[in-house]
Amino acid sequence: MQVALTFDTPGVIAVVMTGCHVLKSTPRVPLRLNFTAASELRACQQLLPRLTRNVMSKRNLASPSTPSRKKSKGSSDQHSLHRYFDASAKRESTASPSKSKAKQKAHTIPTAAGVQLQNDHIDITADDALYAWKLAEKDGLDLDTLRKLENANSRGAQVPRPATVEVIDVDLEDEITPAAATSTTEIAGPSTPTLRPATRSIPGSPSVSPQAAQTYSALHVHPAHYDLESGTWPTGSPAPYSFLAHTLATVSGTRSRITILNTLTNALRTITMHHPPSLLPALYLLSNSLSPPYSPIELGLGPSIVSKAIQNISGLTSAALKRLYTSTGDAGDVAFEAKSNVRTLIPHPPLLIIGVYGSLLKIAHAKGQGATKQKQSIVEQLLVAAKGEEIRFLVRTLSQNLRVGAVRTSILTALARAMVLTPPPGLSVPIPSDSPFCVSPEIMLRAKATTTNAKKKHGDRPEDTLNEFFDKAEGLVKKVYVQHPNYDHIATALLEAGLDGLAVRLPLTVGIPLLPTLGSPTRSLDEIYSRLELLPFSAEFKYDGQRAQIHASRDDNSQVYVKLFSRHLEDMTDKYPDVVALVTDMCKSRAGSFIIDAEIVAIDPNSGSLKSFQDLANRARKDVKLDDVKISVCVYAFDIMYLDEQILLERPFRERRALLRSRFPPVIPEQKGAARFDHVQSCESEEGREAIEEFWQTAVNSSCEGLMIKLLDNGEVLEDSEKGKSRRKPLPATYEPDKRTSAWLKLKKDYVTGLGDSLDLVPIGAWHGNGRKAQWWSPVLLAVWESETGKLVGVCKCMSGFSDVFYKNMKERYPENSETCSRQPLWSPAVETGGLRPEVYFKPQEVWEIRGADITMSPVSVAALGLVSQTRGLSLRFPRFIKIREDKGLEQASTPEFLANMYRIQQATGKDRTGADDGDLVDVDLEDAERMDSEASTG
DNA sequence: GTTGCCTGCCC
DNA sequence: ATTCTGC
DNA sequence: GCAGAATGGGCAGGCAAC
Repeated sequence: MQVALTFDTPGVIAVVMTGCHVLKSTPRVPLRLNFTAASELRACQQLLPRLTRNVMSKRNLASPSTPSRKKSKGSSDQHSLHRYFDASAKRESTASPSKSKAKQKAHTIPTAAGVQLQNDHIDITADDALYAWKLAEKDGLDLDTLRKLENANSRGAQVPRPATVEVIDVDLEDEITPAAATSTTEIAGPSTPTLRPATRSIPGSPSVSPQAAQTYSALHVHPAHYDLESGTWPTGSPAPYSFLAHTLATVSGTRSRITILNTLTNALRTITMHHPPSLLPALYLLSNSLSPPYSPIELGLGPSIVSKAIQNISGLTSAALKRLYTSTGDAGDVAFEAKSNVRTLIPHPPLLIIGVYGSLLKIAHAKGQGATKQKQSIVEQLLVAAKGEEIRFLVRTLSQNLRVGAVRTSILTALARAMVLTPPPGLSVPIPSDSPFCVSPEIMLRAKATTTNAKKKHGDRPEDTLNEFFDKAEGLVKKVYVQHPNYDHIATALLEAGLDGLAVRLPLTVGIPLLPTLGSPTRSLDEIYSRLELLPFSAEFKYDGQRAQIHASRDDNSQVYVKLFSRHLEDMTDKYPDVVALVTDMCKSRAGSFIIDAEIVAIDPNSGSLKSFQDLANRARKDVKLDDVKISVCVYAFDIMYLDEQILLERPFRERRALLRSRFPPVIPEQKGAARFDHVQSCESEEGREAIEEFWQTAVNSSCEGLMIKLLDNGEVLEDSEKGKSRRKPLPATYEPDKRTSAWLKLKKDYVTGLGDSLDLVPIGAWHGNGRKAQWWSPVLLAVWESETGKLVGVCKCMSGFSDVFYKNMKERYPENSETCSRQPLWSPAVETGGLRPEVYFKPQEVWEIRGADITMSPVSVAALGLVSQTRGLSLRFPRFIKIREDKGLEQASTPEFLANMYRIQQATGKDRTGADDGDLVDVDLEDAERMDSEASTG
């Protein structure tokens, strides 16, 4: 049990027994207390006054009376907890006094509540477990691996039982059945958990050092100097989560790539060495994911629940937490600070990497009524169990924002290096004698010697030898991952067969998406010609739709199997039954299998003309039946990566495209509204620059985003080296998964000066930034100027395009609580913000040039309300700051009419979507827009 | 049964 | 998606 | 030039609150 002492309201000391899991905000929910000995309770109660004094003298977090603020509506700062603390502050302040009295009373009679344990306990029944397995199976997870994990989990978790208090341990839940839950009321025998801090308290004694935790050896050292044996945990035991927290803390403490990679490498080596089954969950936790991207497992939990959980386990008021949040800009830091006020009487058994991962899975699998409560409950149990640094990273993980300076690439690099240095114990396939990844002891010794000496001799750099091994391994692991992005399969393969067995085991596979090639942004045709010089290229329409990777294969029974993946590899097969039907038909006329890259675009079912991205976004996503499809689409194919057992990634684009064109002719099904198949419209550089420029104009006028320029053949381009010399550098025209290569250049109309929608807007408010922008205003709320009334009306938020220097200056021009920046609007007659409610208001005094790609009909903005729609305002897609318009005053800022007109022009252009030049600019008047509105809502 | 908060995922 | 920053 | 972080508008879907 843990006891938190907090100052809930001035003059009142609330006592929260967090270890017993008091659900502070929901008094109706029974307290989860389960005292096994009355003396234990008495001991605790006797301690309370003393602990109260300790905390009071140490730190005063008493909050002033909570001002009741309006709950923000519709403003969704994705990674921000501000609004939720705000929202809770309101709820708290409006809560009836009797309620809070009842709350405190309840805390003092835990025995009564203890009886109700069963009501609030999350039952993990055998059926649930079975269901989870079925889900996992359906999701394509590797069941064996998961099962192994679960077993390892149970085995490890049994060791660190609390001595005298029954705690529902998140690590144990997997094995808790209703029967088990009731039987554990017996007092377990004393045990010596493997990771019990040295300062472990005798049960009931006044330990007030909850942060005492295992100390691990430094991880940031060069791997050659890292000692795998000391300062860890016993070999064979599951890796503790505190080790991962230590790793993350080390990584987040530096910006040096070298240090980050050293740290991750050493951490993964340690885990591999001491407990291989912990490797996979460690990889998932490091990468802040739960499953392969194409599996539908999601946490389904965000800042809202996390903030409530932090409140509950810390007992701090939302106002106090909000202050913490404003100063740190990180939910994890808030939780860390908040929990530093929680006094732990009896240490909780250590969290394990496997256990934490398991809890996350459990959160993800909570579905249906009561799911939110279940999720929150699991979160709170995790937070209660977390010690020291653990809570910081636990909360960041739960907020889906780990932010330690290492994501996928670093993790893969580190994994590769770890496998070079520390091949997994117990490989079922021995390392071949000629393994290219086997580092000899001599090389290790030399690497060690070289990295010790600061001075390196030129010409004789033996550490390069080790680096060569690293390079080879990194290349392999990254290549395998981008073609087969599944940590589960990778970890399993590595643990069984090492680096040597990886590539064979995990080939490019139909049914498993590969990471797509990406385009580099360019600002003009000039830039494109200077980057590609005279190399032949193809210019393709860049349609405003959704990227789709289409997988199809046919088995021996002529059963066709089709999968569609999004740009981020989500499985969206269910969203496009019409495309599945189309592809199935295409398959029937041919044998074999293929993977095609394409853009799905909404079209008019009659004319086939292109429709907007927003039209496409209106499609349903889940369990869509063929008959339910209301928005017709065309699949515009532009690449092929796999055809009839042939991997085409290494072939030049010209060749791939020829295959695509010859083997997959366009399809327009008889049935109206059925999905169509076509090739992207394109133009060759051989046709000359004038033709390309004309093609570009056509693309822009056809409501495409612009052009994709693709190198046709492998070539070489000039590269500026540092010394002013130029070298020839190869530029391959191969399919490069996950690369933003120069061989694919995107030219969007909104990149080109003068073509994008540029507005002159007034900054009228802002929010506190997060993370590295915690000390600045970000994002900023921007407004149009309503000239007749003098009102300012919010259009959109903006956070992109500001340099750090600009942020600093902005903060100086708008210091918090000043004449230019206040919690209250600083303008008369009024600022209207609609659903965009900033944390602070600026004094309107500047005009900024803001660029965007499109004007959108907005559900939250009230700018230009009534001009094109009675119910919706206008906003801006992809807004970014260009510069301050020093030459403009407020009166010269863009008006709602200007914005509305821009929207009308855009819509008119949209009616000419085939590229045919009928130039019939239709003025979208009010009635027109309203009709479209109602059609959209009823249709 | 309806509304609205919250999340995930498209761009 | 867009953009900026440190390595 | 890469890798990472901090965030934009806006949709559907799922759940909770009314």
